[in-house]
Amino acid sequence: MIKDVKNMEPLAREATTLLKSLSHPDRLMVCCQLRGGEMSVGELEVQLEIPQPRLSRELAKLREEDIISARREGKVVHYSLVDARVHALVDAICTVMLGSNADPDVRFEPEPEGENQ
Amino acid sequence: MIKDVKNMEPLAREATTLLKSLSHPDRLMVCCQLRGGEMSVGELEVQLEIPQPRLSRELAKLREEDIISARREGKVVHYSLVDARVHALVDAICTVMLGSNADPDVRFEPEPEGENQ
DNA sequence: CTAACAATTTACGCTTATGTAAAATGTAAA
DNA sequence: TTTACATTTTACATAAGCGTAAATTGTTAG
Repeated sequence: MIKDVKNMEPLAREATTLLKSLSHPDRLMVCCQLRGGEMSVGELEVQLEIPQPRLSRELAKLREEDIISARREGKVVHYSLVDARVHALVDAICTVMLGSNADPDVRFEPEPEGENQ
Repeated sequence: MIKDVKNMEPLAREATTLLKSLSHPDRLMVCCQLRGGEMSVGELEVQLEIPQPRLSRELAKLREEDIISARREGKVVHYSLVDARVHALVDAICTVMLGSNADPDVRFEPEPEGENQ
């Protein structure tokens, strides 16, 4: 336990580094989706309607900050949240900010192509 | 409840606007402190060791985003968190990111000058 | 190898964020 | 009014973030 606030600064610095990574609509929505489990870039692209190059760049940022991790399977790359701490933070943000709108259990209207789950 | 993720975007945009405001060590620490109740600029300056002009500018940003509100009393300006939603979000962030280090009940070592509470 | 698809990277321009330092404003007391 | 104190604003330079579009890499199938 820190009694002296001065020691909070490095923690705050670390915390805000992570927060910044989540402070972009694309990135927040991606993380929000990934709470429900692994998803491919293509799935994210379709569901979130984010142009692929932009999505890919945001995914790269999330990767660099160790928020998500990638798993390649053939041509498809699957992403998932990296750890419980990130999961908890994203959960908290989604709960407070998006309400039940962003429930991780909600599986969205399957596209006719059927690349869901 | 939103079934279609597309409708999540405006909410995410709103959420990340707020998140961005908290994504700075100075600002996060300020909000963290304010969970315990109103504080003056001077108190924040002493406890957080942030140079006053910078602190004041960050306070201004938090004000503009309606995260904190100011109350003037003589020469002193007191700040406090604006609403429950913000309080909940800051709480969540502090809990997940800073652990019990940032407990709002922790009152810090009083300075000899005694400007505490 | 070539074609097609999935995903990433680069490049450009523009806007915003941030640290530092100096100047200005508001308030109270002498 | 003058002085002192609390706080805010301005100015400047540098760095980072972001949208867009084009080019590139990696993978599988023919």
